[in-house]
Amino acid sequence: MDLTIGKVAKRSGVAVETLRFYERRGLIEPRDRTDAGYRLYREDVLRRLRFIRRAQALGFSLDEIAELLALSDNPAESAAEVKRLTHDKIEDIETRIRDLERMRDGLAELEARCPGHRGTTAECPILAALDRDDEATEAAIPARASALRGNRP
Amino acid sequence: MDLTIGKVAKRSGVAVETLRFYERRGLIEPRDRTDAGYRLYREDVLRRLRFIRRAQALGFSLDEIAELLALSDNPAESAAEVKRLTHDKIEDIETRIRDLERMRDGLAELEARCPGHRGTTAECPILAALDRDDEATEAAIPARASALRGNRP
DNA sequence: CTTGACTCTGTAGTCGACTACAGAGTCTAT
DNA sequence: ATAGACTCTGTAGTCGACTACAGAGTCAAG
Repeated sequence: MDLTIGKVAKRSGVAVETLRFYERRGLIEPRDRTDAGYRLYREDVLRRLRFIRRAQALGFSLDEIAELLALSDNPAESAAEVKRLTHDKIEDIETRIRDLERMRDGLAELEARCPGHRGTTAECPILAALDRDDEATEAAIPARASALRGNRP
Repeated sequence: MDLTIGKVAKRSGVAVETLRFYERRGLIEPRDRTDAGYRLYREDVLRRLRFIRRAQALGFSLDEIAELLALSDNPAESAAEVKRLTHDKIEDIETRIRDLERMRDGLAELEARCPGHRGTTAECPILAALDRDDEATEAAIPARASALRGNRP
């Protein structure tokens, strides 16, 4: 009835090493161990892993997911807390989107200035813009893109 | 006339350790060394560091910046190569934007379903969506957000 | 009864862009 | 002459989310 770690890996698509890693991070735990020390999981863990996968796809970090799981495991906790986490994450993501948009606009601006395929880098307006000292080109480059940390490799 | 590493750090806003790190990465190099082994830089290096800072703000990695600098240092190189790098980077950034937008939309959807501050997590629709097994909620969650690597901590 | 697949712990490596020492030598101002 | 600031090399640590061993023990099939 119970699943060994390999079975869980196969059925969840999460690697064995990753499952042990999640355990160290406090995200999952085996129901029990065999005499030999083998981990035994309830089928239940598959739902939990799906929860983790989904939350990751929504941009939550493992620490944040641990928090969500703790709230979920404890049904007496406040739902407002979950909403707050969700809302913070939305703002976080929107900041990152804005930073990336500024980057893209800066690059698109430079690309538009570039005449095309012929010629050497000596007359390349893109390199010139990165190098030059005037203010018109400076304006095309975003000041400092902060909060760009992506949480998935 | 030449600058020691500390002066370069002060005038560029780039930390001393980071300058040595950039040297190991092949981005900058001192013009010479003193008898004691102290690095000596031309003022020139400040422009190069500004180039690096700007390219970073546009989302280029240090490896990519090294490439841009190599092209820039060698004016006989093809300008098309620079345009290609720029174009690739734009596409890269747009992929990341789209991934983040999908995340944001998924989260916003969940947030909208949440009634508000009262209640416990037992009846929290956000947690339920992460946990549940039906397809309507599944649809609200982006499949797999790839290419989310941000290159700045 | 042995082969091969599986599991265990514990530690270390990966990626990117730094940051932080330790321990030694050097330079400047008083 | 000495304090304090500066610099050198080399190595290791940080963050997040894994991934990859090494070396030992366990289990199921033929």
